Amino acid sequence: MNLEDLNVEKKLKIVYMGTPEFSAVVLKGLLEQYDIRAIVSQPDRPVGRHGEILETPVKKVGLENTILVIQPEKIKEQYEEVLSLEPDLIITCAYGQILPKEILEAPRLGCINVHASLLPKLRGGAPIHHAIIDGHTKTGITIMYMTSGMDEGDIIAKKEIPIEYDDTASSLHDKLAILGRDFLLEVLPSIIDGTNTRTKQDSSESTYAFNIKREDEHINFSKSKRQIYNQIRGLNSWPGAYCLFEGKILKVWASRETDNVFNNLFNGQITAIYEDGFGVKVDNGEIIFTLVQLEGKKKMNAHEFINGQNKDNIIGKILD
RNA sequence: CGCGGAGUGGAGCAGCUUGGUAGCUCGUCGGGCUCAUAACCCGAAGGUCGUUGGUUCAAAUCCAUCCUCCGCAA
Repeated sequence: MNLEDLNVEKKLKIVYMGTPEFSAVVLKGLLEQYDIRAIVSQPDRPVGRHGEILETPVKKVGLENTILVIQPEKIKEQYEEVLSLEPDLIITCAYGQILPKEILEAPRLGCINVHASLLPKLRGGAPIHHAIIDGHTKTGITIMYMTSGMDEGDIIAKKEIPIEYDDTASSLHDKLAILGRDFLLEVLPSIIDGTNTRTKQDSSESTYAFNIKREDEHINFSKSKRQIYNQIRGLNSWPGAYCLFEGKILKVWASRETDNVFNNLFNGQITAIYEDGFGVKVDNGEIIFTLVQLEGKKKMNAHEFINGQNKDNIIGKILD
């Protein structure tokens, strides 16, 4: 046996579990400094109009680095293969399934999770979207031990960043992915040598950020302009906020607030046409839609959208 | 073969049902008006109407085919 084999023997056995792009960014960073024994990701699923089966972003990274990728349909029942790897540490990040007790208790160093919020705030699957939709001005990354509850485990470390006024879910996603990647690498050594801290979550302070439902995407014009502005940017670039225009779905991808007041109009009524779009009356004023997409059409500047409409009766039309 | 919408001058659309010299809102270029303007007025350029084939005296328009884009559902 040569020296190299000895080193391999001594190396930590890490299993990484994750699925979407966010998780792939974190994984890539991890791979620069650590060996990953295996990757667990959600099964490939049909995506898009033609039902093409797409590999998950995390799986792609795994294959590019010739790492074993496991994709159990239900990890709750199919955990034997993971256990057989005898992991010392399991790192999860946006995996998408609840881990069974058998896995949680297996690794010597435990199961840790990289979560995109400042726990106990925004537990759940869509913390980035909800941070913006709920009007938060800061968010961050929490690295924590996992338990059977959703994002309820003890906190190892947190790092916060501000949410800018013009951040979108997409821009914040990218910032947090990088932060998550770097912060994990920063904290990981203490977890491996056991010098990390461990703080219980104050569950009385907890809030939840469940996955976005269809109704969360529908704009309610009786809300304030700031709430609607936040909803629109919080759902950009996926899945998008929408309202109804002549019974058709009109997605709204970008907007801006104004100081105009229209007390004589109904909420949802189109107020005026502007250089960059058209205004809509909302509860406490006006918001201008600047980038929209009618169903069946591509995204377009709101002004271009107006160009294709009959301008004589566009003002005063009511959106729902 | 999951459901549906759409491809028309640089952009967004109308026209297609009831075939017959391509229109609207913008943009661009030139000119005018104005202290000024994302305002207004006058004028101009720019399209083989997604592909291929068919029907017809005649096709953006009817039929078939293929390509591309998009909403929903999963």
